[in-house]
Amino acid sequence: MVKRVNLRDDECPVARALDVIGDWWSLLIIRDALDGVRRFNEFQTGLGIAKGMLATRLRDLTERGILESAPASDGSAYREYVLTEKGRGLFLVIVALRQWGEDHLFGPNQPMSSLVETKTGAPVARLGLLAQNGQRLEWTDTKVTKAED
Amino acid sequence: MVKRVNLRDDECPVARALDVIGDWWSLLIIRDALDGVRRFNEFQTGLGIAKGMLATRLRDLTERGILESAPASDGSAYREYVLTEKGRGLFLVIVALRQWGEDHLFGPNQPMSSLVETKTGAPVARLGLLAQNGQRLEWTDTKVTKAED
DNA sequence: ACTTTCTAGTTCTATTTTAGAACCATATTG
DNA sequence: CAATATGGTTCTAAAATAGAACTAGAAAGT
Repeated sequence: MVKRVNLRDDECPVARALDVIGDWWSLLIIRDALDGVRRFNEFQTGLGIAKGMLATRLRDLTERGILESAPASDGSAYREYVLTEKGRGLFLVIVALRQWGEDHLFGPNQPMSSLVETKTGAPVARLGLLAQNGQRLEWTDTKVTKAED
Repeated sequence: MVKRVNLRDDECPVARALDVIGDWWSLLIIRDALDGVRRFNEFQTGLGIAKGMLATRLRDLTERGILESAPASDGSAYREYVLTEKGRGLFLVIVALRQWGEDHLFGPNQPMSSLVETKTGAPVARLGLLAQNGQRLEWTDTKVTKAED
């Protein structure tokens, strides 16, 4: 007993998602991977994470199909960690976290990094939830329905 | 030392966000709060979380301005936990996690709960990132720029 | 060729967090 | 006013985390 709780078989997709990437470091690793980080050392020094932690995180994320190991792009004998399609799918999760952080976690004169369109350098638009007909939805306009398979 | 790493002053909004809600339970509590859960017991039995964990999580989330304590809506002497504006701002983070989970974490015949428009019962649209001009952006079209104060 | 340094880890220990059970005070119900 | 529900706190064992020390193979310098 006292095993860490397991949400892998929960019927809620949010719970399953958190089971996979719901810890301190995983999303930061994925954030950096989306920014082009690929090598062990690059992750380690960039994040300031302990090497042991990083090693187990990279292994777990690889096992879960978020990252995959590839030969180094510079021709050396080392390997690299690159996002899979599944891993790249987390882009919008990172963007949502980023926009929330920008809105609520910075003081007036605190510098923050920001997400821009590569081509123009212009900041991206805010995320918004739409109905199928294109109308904007607030959280009060939605509800979760139980599975009824 | 060996204190849990602190990202509160990182210049990246993603890091700061994870500092606040980047653990197993917080986002699940917020998910349930968005679904209308308000009482200690309701959270506890719904999540299957240990009472001690829940108590510290509710306290931390309250201290960080995500939840606030309010008199019970049924007139009893108990208190309730309700989301603040800041807490409700996490709605899109939950939606992004949900859509990713739906896409990548379910087998063909596994039932899942889903997010629908309350009025019509129709499923919501997929989130997408847009440029200021309304054009759709993929992750390859964006980059993060360092703060330059 | 051989020594040095870099890379990518593994192992070890101390501290912290988590899970769960047991306990407890106050509020509500019968 | 006794029983039960609510909302916790406290305790212990197990697991996760942080950081330092160590290691093996690759690359670079001389």
